[in-house]
Amino acid sequence: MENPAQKDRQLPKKYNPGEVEDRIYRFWEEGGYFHAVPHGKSSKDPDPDKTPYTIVIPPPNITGELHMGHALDNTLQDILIRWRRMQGYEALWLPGTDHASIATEAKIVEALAKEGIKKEDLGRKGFLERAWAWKERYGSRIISQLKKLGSSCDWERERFTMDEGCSRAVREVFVRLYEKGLIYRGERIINWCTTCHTSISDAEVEFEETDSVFYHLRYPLADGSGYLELATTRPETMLGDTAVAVHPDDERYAAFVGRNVILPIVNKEIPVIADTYVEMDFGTGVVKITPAHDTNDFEVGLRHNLPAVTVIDDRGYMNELAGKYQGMSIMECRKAIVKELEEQGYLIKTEPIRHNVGLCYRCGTVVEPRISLQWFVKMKPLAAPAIEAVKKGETRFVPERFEKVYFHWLENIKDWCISRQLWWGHRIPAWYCSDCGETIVSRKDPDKCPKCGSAKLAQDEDVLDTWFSSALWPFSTLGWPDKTPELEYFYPTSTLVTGYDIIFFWVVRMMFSGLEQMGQVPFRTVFIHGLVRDALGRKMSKSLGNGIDPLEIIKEYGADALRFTLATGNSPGNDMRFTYEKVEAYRNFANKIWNAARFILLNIGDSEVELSLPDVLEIEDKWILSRLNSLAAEVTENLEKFELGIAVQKLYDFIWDNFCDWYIELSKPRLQGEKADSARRVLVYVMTGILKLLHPFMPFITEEIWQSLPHQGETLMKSDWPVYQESLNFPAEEREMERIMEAIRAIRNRRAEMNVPPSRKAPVFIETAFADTFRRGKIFFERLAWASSVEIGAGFDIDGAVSIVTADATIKIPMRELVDKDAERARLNREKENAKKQLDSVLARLNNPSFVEKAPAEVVRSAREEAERLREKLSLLEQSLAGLS
RNA sequence: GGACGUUUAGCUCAGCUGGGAGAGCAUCUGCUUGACGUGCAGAGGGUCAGCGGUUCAAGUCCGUUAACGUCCACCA
Repeated sequence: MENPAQKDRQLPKKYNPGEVEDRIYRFWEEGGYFHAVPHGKSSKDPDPDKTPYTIVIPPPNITGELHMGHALDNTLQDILIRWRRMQGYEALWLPGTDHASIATEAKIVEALAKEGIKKEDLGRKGFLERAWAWKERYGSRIISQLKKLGSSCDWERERFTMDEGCSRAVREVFVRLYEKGLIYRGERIINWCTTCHTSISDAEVEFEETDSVFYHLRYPLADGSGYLELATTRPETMLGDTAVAVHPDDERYAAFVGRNVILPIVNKEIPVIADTYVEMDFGTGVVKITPAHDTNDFEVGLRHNLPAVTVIDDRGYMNELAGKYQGMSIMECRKAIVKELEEQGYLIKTEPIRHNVGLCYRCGTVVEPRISLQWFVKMKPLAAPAIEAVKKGETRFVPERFEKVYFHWLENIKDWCISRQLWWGHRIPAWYCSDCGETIVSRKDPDKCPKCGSAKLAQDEDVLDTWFSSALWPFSTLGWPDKTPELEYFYPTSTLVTGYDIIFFWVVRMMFSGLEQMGQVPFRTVFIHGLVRDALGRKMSKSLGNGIDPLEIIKEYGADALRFTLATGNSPGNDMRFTYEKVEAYRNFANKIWNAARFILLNIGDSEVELSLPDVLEIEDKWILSRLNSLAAEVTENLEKFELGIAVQKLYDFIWDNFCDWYIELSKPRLQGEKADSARRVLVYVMTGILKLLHPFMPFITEEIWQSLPHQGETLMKSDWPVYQESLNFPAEEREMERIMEAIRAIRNRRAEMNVPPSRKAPVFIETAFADTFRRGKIFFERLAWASSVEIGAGFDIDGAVSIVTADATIKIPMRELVDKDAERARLNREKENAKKQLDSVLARLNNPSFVEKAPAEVVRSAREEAERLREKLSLLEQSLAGLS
């Protein structure tokens, strides 16, 4: 590949992400660097032992635009995949999109409505044509948006939940489960959305606390001996009541059980039954039972063999069994019925009540429980292995606490309603024979009934829940049901990255599907993240209009700044707030690195720079190399623990503080002298190390800089991840540099307190027990502590000097005109008091026998050292005070 | 009703397996130091929600209370 960066080694003063990002992304894509292949199959494989690292993308819906949730999710995935790729894994990030059955269909219906067309006008075939056109248009849009983020997906392997392969997998799974008796069709009470006009699963119902009215009704006893009082929030369903229930232990009503009451208005006799489902102390302790329109009542109905009378139709209107109320909407009917009950004296009273109402998670319509003929997956047998696998640690959650949520859901799971009365989706592969009534479920479309031979077959009209196909994603995308090399090599996948909000929808379903079909968990680790909220902590939503468009942020601040923002300042599983201040801070950080690179390039000029380290290293070289070495270890360690935020923080601190504020400054005087060459080599070496460690987080700017610097190889994204090397560990030099840096900081501090401008340079006299160290660091004082000269010795007697005391040295700076002896004395005394207090506290610990006895030797030793340092400092302070008078 | 999370500097949040509190932003003071003012050098600011316990040692572990938040359940 052509090196895409500027050739002239001159970078502009400000980093301009807009100019860089698209170019770099194209370079990667054209280079084929995102592509991953199975290893170990062929003898010609140059790298047969390469270990796979696999992530399958949570496929974004083709309805959607990239939002902050996607940006977070995909940033985390890209960080992991880029890091593992650099570590030498065969890293596959498999991308794709989801057909999102119900959501997409709703969008298309909405678009059609604007043209004044109903989907029925188009017919199934015509509608599906529109849907595929939609998919072509919006499916590619979201993909291009993912690219803007820098996602290093293997686009050659892009999949779609309704493409041929995935559809084949869906059909195969359906047939297998059916043949095993794990998929069945039956009349059950299900959640019905009267707007989407389809069934939805339990997971798709959202509950919301709602203010409502509790109507107390009077149901007269059939024998005229009195009445029972009961309460309901849904009086219109009384038209479908087939019993009244009380608790079997409720003495108040024991005498009524087995007798009949007359259903008001309908004037029908219905029995009084006893069932433990009734709560004695809620309401009046009497419940009307409407098996056709309430989930619990349905269960009661089954236990007591009650008939179910459906009075509401699939559009939310009263049907013919509702008598004169037929044709009214639920709310209209409620009003009318309450009026009539009141007129006839059946309404005792009303009271306000706050209770939960189930809403459709797509459109927010109140969900109607409804009896209907649907397809279900029998969950108990599938849930058990999924629970077991996590208990055995075959899959683990990060953070671990989400395992509890996972277990709770699976342990209480009910059968999964998978049929949807929609057109966009995988059509259920079931046919019904209109002659003998046989149901045929098969891998191939049947042309005649296997039982009676009739050709009058009709395919089930429904499609599958969109999550049915998503559940197969980790293996359907790798070629299953065929035994492809990809499937063998990349499955089970390594890490699944997703938000806690779709654990139920997706994670559990992938788990049991993977275990059932593949016999192995679909992924080793589930890395859960939280939600991105707005600056006020509110969920970003369309209706609130508080959403922040990631693409706008990328345009203004750059993808790297956005990624850094999302990767930092938050711990796994927790929500985070998005603020412009944060992105701005990381935009500044990117610019900081950019300018560090500029500095290096400026100093390289035309000279050739060796990529290896020089043979002779200075103290500051060893210090920064040693720090970089530990940084590599720390970043790696935290990535392994999925503590991306901590890894980011360490990188940030090292780059800004150690490298830019110290090492680069320290290198400046050297770059003017004989040791310039070795300085350049160390600068390039450290910068390269930084770029590597930072690359997973900020891929664009790091690649751009890397290409500009002297380098080896084609692309940073394929370079080796830095590993800790014992040969680069220099603890002694680190300590020495610390002494020097402490002294420099102390001088700066004093000068700032006295408001001495940098332009006012002054000689510095250092008295220290570490003369060698300070001699090596002499030049740094001139540069970083504005010293006009540096002398290291003992017993300097300077009249009117400022004394600065560290644990290792006393520094004297003659600034007679600025020194007020009394103030100086007071300050030194303050410092003395301070040091004394600290010393006392350390001594208190050391004088405690149980501390010395029980604390680890390491801790005791460092306490002793601390005490020693403080004693030293105290004595130096004493001397300075004595010298003052 | 059950489970979980959060509570640390003015604001937003880190602080991993207990060893003596950090960052960014904001505030204040200096700075035309030849990479960067999207910058440099400094400063101020915290009884780590309350209470109790374990420990030589607690922001960190245990218990408890409170406030806020989330999920599950669904008492009609």
